[in-house]
Amino acid sequence: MRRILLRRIPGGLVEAVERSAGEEVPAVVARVPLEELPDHVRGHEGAAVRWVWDDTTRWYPGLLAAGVRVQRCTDLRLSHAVLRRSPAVDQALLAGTDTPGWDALAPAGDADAALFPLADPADALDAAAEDARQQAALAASPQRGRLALLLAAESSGALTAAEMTAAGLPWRADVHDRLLTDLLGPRPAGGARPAVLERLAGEIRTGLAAPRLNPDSPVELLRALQHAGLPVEDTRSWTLERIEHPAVPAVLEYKRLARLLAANGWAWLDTWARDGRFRPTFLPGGVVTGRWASSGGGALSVPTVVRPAAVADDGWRLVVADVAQLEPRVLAGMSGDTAMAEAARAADLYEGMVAGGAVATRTEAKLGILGAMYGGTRGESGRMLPRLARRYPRAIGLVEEAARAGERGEVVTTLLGRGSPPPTGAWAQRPVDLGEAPEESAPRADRDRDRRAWGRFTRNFVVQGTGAEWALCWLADLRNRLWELGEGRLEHRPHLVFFLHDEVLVHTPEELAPAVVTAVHASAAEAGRLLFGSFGVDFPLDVAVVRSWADAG
DNA sequence: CTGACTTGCGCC
DNA sequence: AAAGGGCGCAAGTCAG
Repeated sequence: MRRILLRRIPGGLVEAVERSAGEEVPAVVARVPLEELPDHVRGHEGAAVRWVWDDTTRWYPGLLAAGVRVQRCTDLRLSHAVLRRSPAVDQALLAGTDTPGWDALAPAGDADAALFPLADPADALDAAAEDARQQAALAASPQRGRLALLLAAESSGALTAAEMTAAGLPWRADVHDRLLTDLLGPRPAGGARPAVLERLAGEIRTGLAAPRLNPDSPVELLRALQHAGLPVEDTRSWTLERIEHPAVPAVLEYKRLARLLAANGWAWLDTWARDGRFRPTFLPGGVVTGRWASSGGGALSVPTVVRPAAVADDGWRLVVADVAQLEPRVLAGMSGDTAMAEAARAADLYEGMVAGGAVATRTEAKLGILGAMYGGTRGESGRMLPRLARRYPRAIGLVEEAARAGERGEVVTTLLGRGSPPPTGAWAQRPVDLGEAPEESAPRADRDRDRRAWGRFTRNFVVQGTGAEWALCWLADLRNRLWELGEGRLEHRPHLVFFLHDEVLVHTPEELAPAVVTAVHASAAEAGRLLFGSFGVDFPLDVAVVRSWADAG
């Protein structure tokens, strides 16, 4: 496999650098003007090549806009972040004069590009030197196999993220508008309150005897509720749901619709649904656990009520696939818990736990497992824990040990070796005090609470992070398979358009939908093999071929 | 007035 | 005895 490193050099040029076998120093193999880069890259894509660059967000959108798709890359920014946090990496091998620059390097946003086109901090960094350090650090790591897989998956995710933004999720503004009008009334002029909200506001004012109440103000609303004699300390929906009062249903309905208007109303449509596509920015590695973050339009929390507006183009379909109970299955695999893996053979893991005799009901199974993964021990989920621990000792033991490690201030890692951030709280700054004067008991209680909170974070980190790794492998393999299903430009073939932690949306010509369904399943199986080898854990998918996202599931 | 913080809620 | 993970976003709130 050729590894060709691209770097920007003064004069609007791009230099391609490659190290031949047996040579220490890489040689410049090409020097082209930026505008000729797409043709240059396209010319090499027929053969096996991995492009190495500082940051996918700085290279790939331009290539995609020119109609060039690449098979593989190494994203030095993302790889750097992983290696810097890995306990299995000798940090001395990563140290260089511009290491702080790599630490601080942020993905390029549109705003940055527009405002400071000439002052990109990435241009002060030596990508070839960083690549050499990363390769050396990786080669010397006892975990190089797993880390190499993680870096490849992370880099592939960076490509996928850019491709999904370029393609966009098909979005029908007319469908969305009709949906808003049905729920809220016609779009009002200016920033006025839609008719349905205005009517509900009136009902609330009457019901609470507060004629000038603005229901959008939590402070005013809380005062009005308390003045009406209701025993509430906040205005959250789940608080109000438990209150018997004639005005409460109107308040809840108002909050539900006001939320829709504010988050995914007409303003959202104007801003985010341009040219029939929703194009958020996906940020691989944007969450400490390795999950993706996003920016723009609240992409990772598109409410189900507006999903009817995500509609495939004419003659096309959406293939919507999600994994049932990803994280418990990942936990079974990473802990090597054969009993839990047995339960995971059921399409519904929780039913599998019931069948295995661990618990009596599906509800108990779900509560217990979620509690074990999140650190919830209150009520039902806490009562389930001892039974789960007896039945699934390795799985429960793994998350318990992650929690204890976090409480000790230690770093924990995912299966592929992503390290948790070191704790920063005051409690972690010195060893646990063995004895303290009584007057210091309050700060000590604070420290213990913070310590437990960090334990819950590390407990969840190992599972959420490994789940993110499974999903990355799934996505990467699926991306490869989809490319093989069609011809021509990326957006003329079946292609990924959305990714939501454990769910993918593929936009595909109708006649290729069955092949996409096959590919989605095959990739899930491959992801399981990549992470867990011969230790069999099933990752069953719910897959739907639909016109609209809302028709899935 | 702006900017930082809080509240509340959508998703996994 | 108590102990619920990770995000993004908009509007309200409040200090400077």
